[in-house]
Amino acid sequence: MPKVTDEHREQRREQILMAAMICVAEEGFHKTTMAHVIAGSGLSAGAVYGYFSSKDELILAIADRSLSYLDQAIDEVQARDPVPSPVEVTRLLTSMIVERAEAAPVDLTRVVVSAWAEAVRNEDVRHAVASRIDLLRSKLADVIIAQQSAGHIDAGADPEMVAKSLFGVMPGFVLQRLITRDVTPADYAAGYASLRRPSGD
Amino acid sequence: MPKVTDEHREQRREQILMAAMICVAEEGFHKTTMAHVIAGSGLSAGAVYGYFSSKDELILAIADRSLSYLDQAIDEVQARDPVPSPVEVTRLLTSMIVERAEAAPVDLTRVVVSAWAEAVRNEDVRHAVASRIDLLRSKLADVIIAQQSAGHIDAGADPEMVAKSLFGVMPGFVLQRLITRDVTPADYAAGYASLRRPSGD
Amino acid sequence: MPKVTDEHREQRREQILMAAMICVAEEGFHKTTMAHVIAGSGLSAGAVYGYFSSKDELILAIADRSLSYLDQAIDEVQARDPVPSPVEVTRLLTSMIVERAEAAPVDLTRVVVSAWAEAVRNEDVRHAVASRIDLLRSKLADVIIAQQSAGHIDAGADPEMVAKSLFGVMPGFVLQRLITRDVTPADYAAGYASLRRPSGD
Amino acid sequence: MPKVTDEHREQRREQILMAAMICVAEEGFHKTTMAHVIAGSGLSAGAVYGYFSSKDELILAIADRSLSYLDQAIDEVQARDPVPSPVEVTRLLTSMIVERAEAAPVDLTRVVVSAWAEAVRNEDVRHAVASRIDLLRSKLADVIIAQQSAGHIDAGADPEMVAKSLFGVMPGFVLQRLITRDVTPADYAAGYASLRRPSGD
DNA sequence: AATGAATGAGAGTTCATTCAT
DNA sequence: CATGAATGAACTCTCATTCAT
Repeated sequence: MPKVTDEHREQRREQILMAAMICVAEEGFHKTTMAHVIAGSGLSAGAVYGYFSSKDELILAIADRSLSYLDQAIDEVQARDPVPSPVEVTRLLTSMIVERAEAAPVDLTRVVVSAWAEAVRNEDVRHAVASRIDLLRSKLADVIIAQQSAGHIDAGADPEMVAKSLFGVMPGFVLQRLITRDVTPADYAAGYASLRRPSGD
Repeated sequence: MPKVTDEHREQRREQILMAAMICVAEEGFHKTTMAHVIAGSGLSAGAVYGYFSSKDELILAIADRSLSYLDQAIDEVQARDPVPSPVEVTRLLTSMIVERAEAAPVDLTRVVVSAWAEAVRNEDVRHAVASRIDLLRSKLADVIIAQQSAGHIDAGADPEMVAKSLFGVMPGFVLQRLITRDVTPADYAAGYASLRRPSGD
Repeated sequence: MPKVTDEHREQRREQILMAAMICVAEEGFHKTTMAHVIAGSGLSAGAVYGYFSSKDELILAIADRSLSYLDQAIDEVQARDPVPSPVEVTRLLTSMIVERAEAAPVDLTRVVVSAWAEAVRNEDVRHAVASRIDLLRSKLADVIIAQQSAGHIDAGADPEMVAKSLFGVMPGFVLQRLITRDVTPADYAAGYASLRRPSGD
Repeated sequence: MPKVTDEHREQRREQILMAAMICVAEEGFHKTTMAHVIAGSGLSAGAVYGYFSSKDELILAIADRSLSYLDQAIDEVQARDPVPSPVEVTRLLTSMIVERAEAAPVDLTRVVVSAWAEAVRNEDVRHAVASRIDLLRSKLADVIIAQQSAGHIDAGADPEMVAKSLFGVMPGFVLQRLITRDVTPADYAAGYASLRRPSGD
């Protein structure tokens, strides 16, 4: 099977990545064995290693991919007109997380939690995850600038700083959804909305 | 049942747990080997297995312990008089997380992230972590009730619901502190403060 | 059977053999992978297997070739007139070994040592190497006969037997040159010259 | 089985080393698998790795050991009184090599050839082998000094240099014994003896 | 004919756990 | 009762070879 098209190669890579993500969603990075990924991908050991030269490289690709899924969600929020309020953004993002998680063959939020844990002990993964988070937060910062123009947010606030806090809402939601299993996007956003005194702070 | 022996046993258990947490903070649960824990504890393999009958049991104990450290932080917040505003609570909790993490021989936030990941794939750990989160949130709910009395928060809001959102602030902070390494308690709380429009929502 | 194609085939075979010898000089037979040989030859896997149907066949060819290089050296000694003395032969052979080793793109003496080791465990290689050694020794025997005529060597000695000893000088030189790296042709020959008592034995 | 005596440990190490040498004598270093060594030693994989932390470490120990066997042979030659002539030394050393090879459960000369080949590509092994050769040659140099006193060798010759040549006799013998299989100690020594013209050089 | 992606058995090594001492 | 040497299944990864294209 020589001289395979780039498209075909990309498809194969995707096939392996998907098989691996299914494993990781179930067992985490370190309880996922290459044998499971290989069996799940329907390829041979050698073939898999032709696309990912080590388990660490595969882990890196999965970590990166698991976070990139949020991109589209944020893009959608950014596209909304008029710009939604912060509470509305919280509700939108958490809803999209739930929708995607339940629609996909893999619950990507489970993979994301593995990626966080791996980022703590593996510098390569940390860099990859940090870059993704940076990107997400900069998109959020754009939304925040729009919100400032719309008068939703104090115009004097630093958008980058606010973006960190806004981004920080998601991990807590993901975690409680997976672990205590008692949060819904609507309630979670409502809770944030209530976190202010009736008038001012 | 000599009293001294029981104390001694407890001390030994603690010794092992500490050695294990140091390992887990560095390498996560699954890259931590029993051999490392054994070496770190200064005991023999057999002795360690006398206190924790399997690695899974040790993991469970560590997961539980890593979350219990937040208890004291919340207790302290609860004890404050007058009751702090939500933004102030956010600042207090994140500051305490940083302080403890930097003072301790182990950065417990690193262990906590491992515990989250493990909770996703291991039902026993999930239950343990869920119970801990429940407890923390109920303490937070008490604070919220006090805040409602003090007029900081809409009196009509469900304290349990608000507690979920308030608790949810911490994972995002912990993660960004460990991964992007660009958040401070003051800025993070300020970001939350800005997340409301100048007047109402 | 087009002539050009045959030449072309021979050229290709040589190309592969050379690439393989470079690998073997560096890593020995069993750490040399077919993938390295294939990459070094600039051909495809399929093409290489068209010329050598297995790694074992390639090893056999390399072992044979590595020893055949000494042929020319001995031919040159044989051509000398008047016939050189035994000590002189030792010096000539060792000098030629060094010269060739340093001139060639591959240090063939490194390959030869691999061939010896392989001959010990692989009957096919042993036969090939034994045949080559036989040939070399018979050429040396011719030189010895000439030396007997010239009065350099006891006329009553069996030339075949003396040839074995004379041939036996070379492995020790090659090995010390590669391993202790502290022998020179001149010193080595001088050492042999000294190995006889001032008068008789 | 805790707190095992050092003697016991040494015995176990020897047990593994012997099993490994048997494998290496048959298959060389790189066709010898750890699984074979493990099976041959009668221990488990883990136990073997408790004594040799990698295959490379085992190879190093075998290479060293295979050469150390010659020590005793040279010691015996050194002990002879009166000091034997160079030709006699050649005969003695080669005889001892044959005797030991045929008496032992492993033909160590087969292992030695593997060690030479490995020394060419592996710096650690090269150093170990070079050190052993150095030691053997310095013992030989002592014998040569005695031979000079006894008038067997030119008193003006450098003993170190002559020792290199004398040492160099052995590899050629070992190789021809294993590969062409047509050399005997007596004939080989006689061949050397003949390598001089009837009177002087 | 030539290619090189794919195969898969088998390599070296690790590590949670046990149990003879 | 404590010890730590021993176990062995399971892990990640390699590589000689094939064969669909």
